Amino acid sequence: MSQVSSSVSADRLRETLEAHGHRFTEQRGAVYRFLSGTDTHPTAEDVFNGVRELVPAISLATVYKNLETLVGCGMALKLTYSDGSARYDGRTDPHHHARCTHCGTVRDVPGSLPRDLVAGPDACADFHVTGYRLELTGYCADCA
Amino acid sequence: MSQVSSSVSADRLRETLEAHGHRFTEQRGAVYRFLSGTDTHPTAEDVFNGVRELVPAISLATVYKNLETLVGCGMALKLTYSDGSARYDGRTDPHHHARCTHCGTVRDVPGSLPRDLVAGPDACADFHVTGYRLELTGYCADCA
DNA sequence: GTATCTGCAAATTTTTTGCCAGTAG
DNA sequence: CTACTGGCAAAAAATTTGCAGATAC
Repeated sequence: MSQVSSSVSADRLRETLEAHGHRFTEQRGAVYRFLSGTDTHPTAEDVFNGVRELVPAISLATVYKNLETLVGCGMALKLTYSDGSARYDGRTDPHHHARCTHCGTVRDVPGSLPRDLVAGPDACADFHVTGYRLELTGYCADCA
Repeated sequence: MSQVSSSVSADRLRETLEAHGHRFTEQRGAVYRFLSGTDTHPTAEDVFNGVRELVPAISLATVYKNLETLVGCGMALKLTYSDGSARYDGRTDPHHHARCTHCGTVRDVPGSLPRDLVAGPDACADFHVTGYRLELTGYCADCA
């Protein structure tokens, strides 16, 4: 079952890559697999360290290149937090992020905003909204 | 000088700085004045270039140090976008950001989310929400 | 066969730090 | 005075790039 679902993901990845003129490679598959298997919003370096367990010979530059490729295909999101380093998110279903201002952890929160609210006519007359990112700040259960 | 309105800000800045154990300096005042007088969400380098017109001898390192000081006092926000560089925002009233995925510019969008939506009971039972940040993505008028 | 990709190392970019002189309080 | 700051230059961290060989298709 984990093979079934991961081969499904791999197929979808391959299709999407090819639709964008890219090729499927072992390194790309591993980066994607690592990303979609975590909800910890890793930095590029985190991804590098995680993927090295799957593909020991991969290089950091390749990880950067592949993360950029995945983002370009819509298979991953690039987030950035105030600690100065970019973070990546392999989830593509609608969800928000809740960041604890005390301990700094970020967890996923399911849900999506009503469409009319995001694309509201009042504020954005000359801006064509295609997506959004909502980050809640506050205190997590441990720090409350 | 033209400081009736800006001296009000400067006084508030001084108070806040002192409440946090910092001192008021010409450079700090200039960084704050520049930040609160723009809505372009400048990078540290942008702030540096802008502030140099007020204080030609200021150094980039000082700008970085002072931006960090202001953020620590709650007088500015540090935002980060997908282009990899941190940006700063001197506005503290509720507003959202609309980022054009093509040209990268970020503009302010007035408005705030309904309270019950942000603090919605369904998703965040164990998370105490104190604030949020909403970033719309899409195409600006020029890039549509 | 050929265009794309990888890995390496070097280059860039962005941000931080150490140090000494200067200044606010 | 005394601690906090500013400016400089060097360091550290993060990310990108050039290139030659390897690989997908």
